[in-house]
Formats: sequence, C-alpha cells, structure tokens
Amino acid sequence: MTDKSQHLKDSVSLVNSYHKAAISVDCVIFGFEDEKLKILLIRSDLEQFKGKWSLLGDAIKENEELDNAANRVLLERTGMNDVYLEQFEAFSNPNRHPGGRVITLAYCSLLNIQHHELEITDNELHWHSVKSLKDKDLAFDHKMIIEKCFKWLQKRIQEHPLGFNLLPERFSLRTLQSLYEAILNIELDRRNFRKKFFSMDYLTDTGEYETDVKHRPGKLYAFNFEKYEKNKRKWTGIDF
Amino acid sequence: MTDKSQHLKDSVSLVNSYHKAAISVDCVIFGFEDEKLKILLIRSDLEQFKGKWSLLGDAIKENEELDNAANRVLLERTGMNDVYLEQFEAFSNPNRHPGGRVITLAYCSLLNIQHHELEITDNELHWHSVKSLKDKDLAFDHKMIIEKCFKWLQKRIQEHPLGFNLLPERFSLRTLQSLYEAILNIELDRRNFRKKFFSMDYLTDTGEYETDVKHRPGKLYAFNFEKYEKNKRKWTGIDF
DNA sequence: GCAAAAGTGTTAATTCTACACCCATGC
DNA sequence: GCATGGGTGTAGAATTAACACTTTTGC
Repeated sequence: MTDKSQHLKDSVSLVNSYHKAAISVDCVIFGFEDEKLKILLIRSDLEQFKGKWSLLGDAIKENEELDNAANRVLLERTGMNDVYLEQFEAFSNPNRHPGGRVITLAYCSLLNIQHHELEITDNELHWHSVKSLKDKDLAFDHKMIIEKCFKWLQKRIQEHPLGFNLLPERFSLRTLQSLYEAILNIELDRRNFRKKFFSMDYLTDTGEYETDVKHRPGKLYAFNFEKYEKNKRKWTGIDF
Repeated sequence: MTDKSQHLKDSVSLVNSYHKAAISVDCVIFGFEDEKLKILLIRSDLEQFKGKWSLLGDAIKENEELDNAANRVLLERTGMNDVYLEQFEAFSNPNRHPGGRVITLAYCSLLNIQHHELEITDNELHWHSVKSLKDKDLAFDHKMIIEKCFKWLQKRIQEHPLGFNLLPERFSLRTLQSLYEAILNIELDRRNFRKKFFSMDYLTDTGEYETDVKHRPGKLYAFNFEKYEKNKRKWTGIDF
C-alpha cells in the first residue's frame, strides 16, 4: 500500500466515523402577479401534515450538490429550468421533521409567473399570495423559513437587482414600482422612483410600449445585467 | 396501531429511505490585532493535508444543531465561549473532502483576541493575518471558503455593527477606524469617520481614556447594542 | 370629452466630501 | 519643546424628499 492510499484510507475511515444525516433542500419560490408577491406551495406528501401546505423540497441524492438539488426539485415539481436560485440558510432543528433528523437548506428563487406556466400541478401545486400565508398552517417549519426568507428578500431587493427576475424581460416602470411596493409594503413617490432608476442608468429603453392597457401605454424597459455587473461598486459607505 | 403512529412510521420510513451524508461545521474566526485582520487556523489533522492550514471544524453529532456544533468546535479548540457566531454558507462539492462526502456549513465568528487568550493551542493553533493567506496552502476548500467569508464580512461590516465584536468593550475612535480600514482595505477621512459615527449616536462616552499610549490619550467609547436594536431602520432606500 | 395612468422639474433639506488648524500628552 | 496623534468646523457638491400639472391613450 502506498503512502498516498494509506492517507486516503485514513481520511475515509475518519469520514466513516462521522454521524450521518439526511439533507434536503426546500425552495422558497417567489413570483409576482396581480400586483402581489406570491409563493409556490404544494400540499404536503406526508399524512401527518395532511391538508397543510409545504415548500417544494426533496432529499439530496448521493454526490449531488445542493445547488443542483434545488434546481432538480424545481424542475421535477414545476417543469421549469434556468431560474434564479440562491442559497439562503440551513435549518437544523433535530425535531423539525417528524420522520427523523433532516437538515434542510432553504433556497430562494424568483421567477416570472407568466413565463413559467406550471406544467405539473400534482399535489395542488399553485401560487399563494405571501400575505395570505399568515392565516395558513404550513408543514414542518416552513412558515418560519418563509418568513425569514421574505425578510431577507425585502432587504436584498433594496441592494441588488433581484426583482427583475420576477418581471418579464420588458416591463414598465409602473410595474417595477408596484413590485417594490408589494414586496416592501410601502408606497413610493412615482417621480422620485423614476429618477432613481434612470440615474442608476441600468434600464434600457426598448422602444416598445405596453399593449392591452386601457390608458396611455407606458414605455417598456429592460434591465441591463451586464452593465450592472461591470459597474457595481464595492464601497457603499458605513451605514447602519 | 393508531393512526398517529402509522403516520409516524410512514414519515420515518420516508426519512430512512433518504441518502445520508456527513455534515460538518467550519468556523472562520476573525480577530483584530496590531491593526491587522487575523484569522484562526490549525494544522490539518489529516495526513493528506500534512503541513497545510485548516479552519477549525468538526462533524456534527447526532441531534446536534448546527449553531451548537459551531459553538462546540470553538469551545473545544480554543476554550472560548459566548462568541459572536453567524451561519454563513453551505459547501457541498462531493469531492471537497478526500475521505468521502462531507457537506460543510461555514460559520463566521468575530472575537476580540485579547479577551480570548488561546487556552488550547494543539495543532499549532494560532492567528494568521488574512493578507498572509494568499501565499499559503490551505486544506480542503478552506481557502475558497475564507475568501468568500472575507468578502461577506467586508460587505456586512458596512451595514451592521459587527466590527465591535472584534474590539474590546471600550475602544477609541482611532481603533475603530483602523478596524474599518484594515477590513475594507481603504483609507478613510478621520473627521468624516467621526462625524458619521457620532451622528449615528450609538457610541456611549465611557468617560475613560486610553492609557499606555505615548501621545494624547483618546476617549474610550462603547457601542450601545440595545439602542441599535431598538432603532435600526427597515427601509434604507433602493441602491445598487 | 372623460377617465386613467404616463410623463416630467423645481426647491428645500439632508448628507457627503474634502480639507487644515489647534490641543493635550509623553518623552 | 517637540513629536504624536486627538479633537474640531465649514463650505461646496451630491443626493434625497416633497410636491402638481400636462400629455396621451382607450373608451
């Protein structure tokens, strides 16, 4: 046995000595429709949580990376691909799953509801407005996970151009503002909002206009992600 | 068998069917000394990584929460307790550990080096300046984890009063500024820096002064965490 | 022509930046 | 008394907040 394989054996037996646990991913999938922030839920598979709503989740497979697992869950449950996904937080309370210990990694996903028609709707998969959740009973610790993730989103959307993932590629400024107002639960001044976004200079005028609208149609813009990636600044100033 | 225990059995067998993996925590422990940001490392236990530096980590135990595991690692390796710790990110590359699959959760910790004398220094446990790491070879994917965590810290310290965990309870404004300059790797204007912190109004004048300093001693301040918790604002404005 | 939302500018207040001199202490 | 860093103020620039009227379109 060479030195190298001896080392390998040592680290293998070390890892074998570790306690092992099941690991899952749970996707908190946000969408935006009818001026409301929504979230995608299914009825829980578990008898114990019969009637309760649940995030889309699954155990990870052997040798599967967490990010891939989250993408797979999304694909399997909704048939959709190429969606913005971000690791959010791990939840490890030993009693969070009635079937035994399952550590879960919550992922946050933002997508455009119109562009992602649900191709699979097993287990009553559908969109729920985030506001309606407070009266609903959720499986596992999913209510807590959603609340934390929502707060994270509220904060993050102010500092990163996440929100555009919830909109179609071309959108009016009114829609963009509604998005911010819905997520942050505040009202914003229309003129200042426009000024702010125009001064950032990441919106491209597509030359197109809204259609099927019963008033003066607004211009449609696209967010210039490349320009943002190039220009985003590092230092923003101490402020808390 | 009652309905309830039947359900329990179902979810138990479901969880039993899941793939299980070893899970570890790795603590990225920052300290501040000699005007430099430092990080605590040990020599790797593994023969394979002989001579390489490693984060402080360990596998989690049965029924142990991740946060507790991170605190335990800190206690076991350094003898210290009651330290600021925050979950950072999960790393799940199947090849990141030579002994087999180990998913790790990186935790970030900030502590005051003077107040936490190392009581245990096995495996050459000691502080390394963050800057010196770029020439060093680290075990596992720890270099990448540290880099990501450092960037996270740079961003986070601008928006949250994290940095005070690196300082003694009473500190001079000069020290506070050095801290920001060391972490962000920039120079700041002393007058504007003071104005900024005084205007936030979270610094309490302790009435004490620096000692053992060979120039005019500076006033010592304490950060008022309670006041911060009460006042911290939700809306900061869209800016990216 | 009327309803509904699009589009647009100015002013005052606030915050940020840049910058220079006197002060208190140890030696 | 001199070296060292502590402490302070102001003016111009930039950003933000508050606020109302005209324009375009569908009906």
